Amino acid sequence: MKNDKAIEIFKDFLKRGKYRITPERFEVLEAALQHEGHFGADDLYVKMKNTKSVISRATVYNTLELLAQCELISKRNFGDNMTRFESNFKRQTHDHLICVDCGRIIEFTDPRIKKIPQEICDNFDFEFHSYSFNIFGRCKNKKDCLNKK
Amino acid sequence: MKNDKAIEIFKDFLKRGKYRITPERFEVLEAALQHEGHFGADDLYVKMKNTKSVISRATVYNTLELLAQCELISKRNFGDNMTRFESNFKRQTHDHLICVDCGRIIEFTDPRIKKIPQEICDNFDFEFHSYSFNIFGRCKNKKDCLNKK
DNA sequence: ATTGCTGCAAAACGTTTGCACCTAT
DNA sequence: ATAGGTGCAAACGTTTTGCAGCAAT
Repeated sequence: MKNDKAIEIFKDFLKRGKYRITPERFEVLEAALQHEGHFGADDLYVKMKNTKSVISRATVYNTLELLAQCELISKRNFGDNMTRFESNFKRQTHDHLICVDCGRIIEFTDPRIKKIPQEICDNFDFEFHSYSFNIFGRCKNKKDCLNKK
Repeated sequence: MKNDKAIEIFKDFLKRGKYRITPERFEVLEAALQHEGHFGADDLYVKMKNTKSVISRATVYNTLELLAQCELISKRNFGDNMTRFESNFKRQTHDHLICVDCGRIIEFTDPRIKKIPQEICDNFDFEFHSYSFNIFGRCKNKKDCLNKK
C-alpha cells in the first residue's frame, strides 16, 4: 500500500519524540492522506465520524498538529480564521493563489520564490522554519468560479 | 495634524461607496493609525474602551473592514487564527518574518518579490488583489526573543 | 504500574449577527 | 422620512481544555 512510507515516517517521529504509538493517531494519518486538497481539522473530524469512527475531536486536532510537526502535512492559513491542512506526502512544495470572490484555491510554483526565505532568515539571524506565500485575486473566468462566498 | 490626509481619504472612500460619515468611524480610524505595529480587532476595541470610548465591538470590526477596503490599513494573518491589522499610512509595503518561538514580527522588503504576484495572476487569468508572504523561523539571538509563547 | 492518550463535554476565543434605537442624509 | 449605522448581548464556528477512564509502554 502506498501510505506505508508515511506510516513509517510517523511512527519514527512518534518514537523519537517519545509519543505513544496509538491506533487513533494512525487512523487520523490515514484519513488526512486520503483527503483530496485542503481541509479543516473539523472537516476531517466530521468526515471520520461519518465513516463510523469513534475518534474524538481533540484527538483529531492533536494528531494533525503532530503530523504537521513531522511535515507529513502542512498547515495553511488563507485569512478566514480557519486552519487548513494538506498532505505533503509525495507532493512538491507549492504556493497558493486564492480567489477572494469564490474561495477557489490554485496551486502554483515559481522558482524565484524558493531561495528567498532562507536568505531572509540568514539576514536576520533566524533559523528557517517555513514560509507561506499566498496571492489573492479574482478569477476573471467566472465559468470556473465556485462562488462559495 | 498628520492624519488629516488619512481622514480625507477615508471620507472620500465612504462617499464613493455611499457609506455614511459617522463620528464612530473616524474614531476607529484615529485609534488604528495611532496604534504601533500589528493589532487585533479586539485589542483595538479594548484599548478604545479603556480610554473611555463608548464604541461597540461590532462598529470596530465593521470599520476596520472598511479601512482595509480603502487600503489605509492592511489585514494580516500569521497562522494563529486571529486577524491582525496594521496601518499602511505613509508606510512602504513590506513582508513579515515571524519567530515561531516568541511571536516577534520583523518586517522586511525584498525587491524580487514585488513583481511575482501580478505575474502569477496574469498566468491564471486572475485580477490581482493582494498577497501575503510570511516567513517563519526561530530567532537565534535569544536576547531579542520575547518568549511570549 | 505508570504516564500519557483518549473520548466527551464544556469552555474559550475571536468574530458575526439580530435587534431596537438612533442619526446622517 | 428613511435607509443605514450604532450599541448591546447573544450566537456562531473553530479550537482548546478539564477530567475520568483507558491503554501503550
